[in-house]
Amino acid sequence: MPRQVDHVGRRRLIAEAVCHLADERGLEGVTLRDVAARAQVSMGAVQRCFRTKEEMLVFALGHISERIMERVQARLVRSPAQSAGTALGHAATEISLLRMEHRAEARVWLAFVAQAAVSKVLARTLKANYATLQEALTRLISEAGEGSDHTPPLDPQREARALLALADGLTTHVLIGHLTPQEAHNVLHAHLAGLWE
Amino acid sequence: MPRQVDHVGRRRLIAEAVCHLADERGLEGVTLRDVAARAQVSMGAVQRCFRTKEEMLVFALGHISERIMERVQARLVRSPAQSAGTALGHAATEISLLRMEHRAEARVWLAFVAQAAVSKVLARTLKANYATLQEALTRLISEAGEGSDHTPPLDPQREARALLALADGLTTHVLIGHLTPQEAHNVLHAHLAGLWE
DNA sequence: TCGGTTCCGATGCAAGCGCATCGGTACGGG
DNA sequence: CCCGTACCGATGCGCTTGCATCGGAACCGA
Repeated sequence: MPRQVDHVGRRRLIAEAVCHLADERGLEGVTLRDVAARAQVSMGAVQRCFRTKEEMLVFALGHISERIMERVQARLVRSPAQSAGTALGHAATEISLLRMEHRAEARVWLAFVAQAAVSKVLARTLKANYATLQEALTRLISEAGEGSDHTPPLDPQREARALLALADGLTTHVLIGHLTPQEAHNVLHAHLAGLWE
Repeated sequence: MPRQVDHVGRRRLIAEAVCHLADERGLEGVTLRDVAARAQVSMGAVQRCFRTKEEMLVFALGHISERIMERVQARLVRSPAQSAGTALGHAATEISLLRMEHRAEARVWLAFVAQAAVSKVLARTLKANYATLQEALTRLISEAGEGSDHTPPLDPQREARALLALADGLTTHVLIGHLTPQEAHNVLHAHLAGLWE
């Protein structure tokens, strides 16, 4: 068994390159040659890892979805001591990718979302991710609702959908410069505060 | 002064073609040749109307922005008899482009938003539109707040930002199939109902 | 040492892109 | 009537794209 390379690692490396390029020039500025150059591998290597460009993009989308999801998860387990309401705030903040250091991820995410509107296979991946996030938010809202003294007739699933859509919308508006990150943060937390009265 | 053609009309015609193509295949599937074919004019005519492809895209974005804005405006003046709160609901519904017949506009809008994240000139056009919409929503929220018996400590501008972001996020989620239009509609109106307690 | 297997990087290819060019066409003033 | 001008459609060019190909390098077991 001769030379073996770390295919999984290489795929991740290439996915990172795709994200960097999509951040800089948009998804349509991503070409096989540029990806290869950015990842410091040859074009042949890229084509060996992914049979087609679309396969590469789908993998890249899965890659960054995974990263974002992991960060949300990590944020949740890092702050278990406080209330479910606080945890919800942290999760929402992470999801909206408001921190400057995640601006790149946000841009890539937006590029993929736009592409998903016309690409069935990308849409499937995205839908799965949104479903997972919505489920997690629904659970958090339910828990926070139980802990609260106030018991308003909240529909946790509906509130989760609203929160997810709000977070996405705010991210978008920050990206195109309509809102500052600070303004978006304020809007988000005012909304959360409104949930418990 | 020989033969004169209606340049403005032709530009609009081409813009419509751009929108149709962007709806079907995404913004990066829009090529000069296809636009010309769809608009039933020659490529030369397209190039005469717009010096460059980017100029054409910017004009197309302005065109659909105008249409959406007009529809919101029309919806507002069509229902003056009811309360400001109702008007707000109508405006928000229009903005989120939830009706199936406006799905195409929504997709085009999303494509432009994604592109604007990396294109400065597109971003400027978009920002101007969002600013106008936000202003209108702020005014409506203020009026509705005055008319209400309840006077909660609402920040009209912040609520307008939230509403705009929520509408955009919902539109996006409907487009990629995460939510049905009905679900999005429910979320939107639940949010609006929550504003007046 | 060496044979065999696995991989990869350079190159080729057809198609499609945006853009520039130009001869023909149709119109309107004199 | 007819000429000059404003317009347009077809065509060409240079370039880039995604994808296919293949000779040789790299590596491990014997």
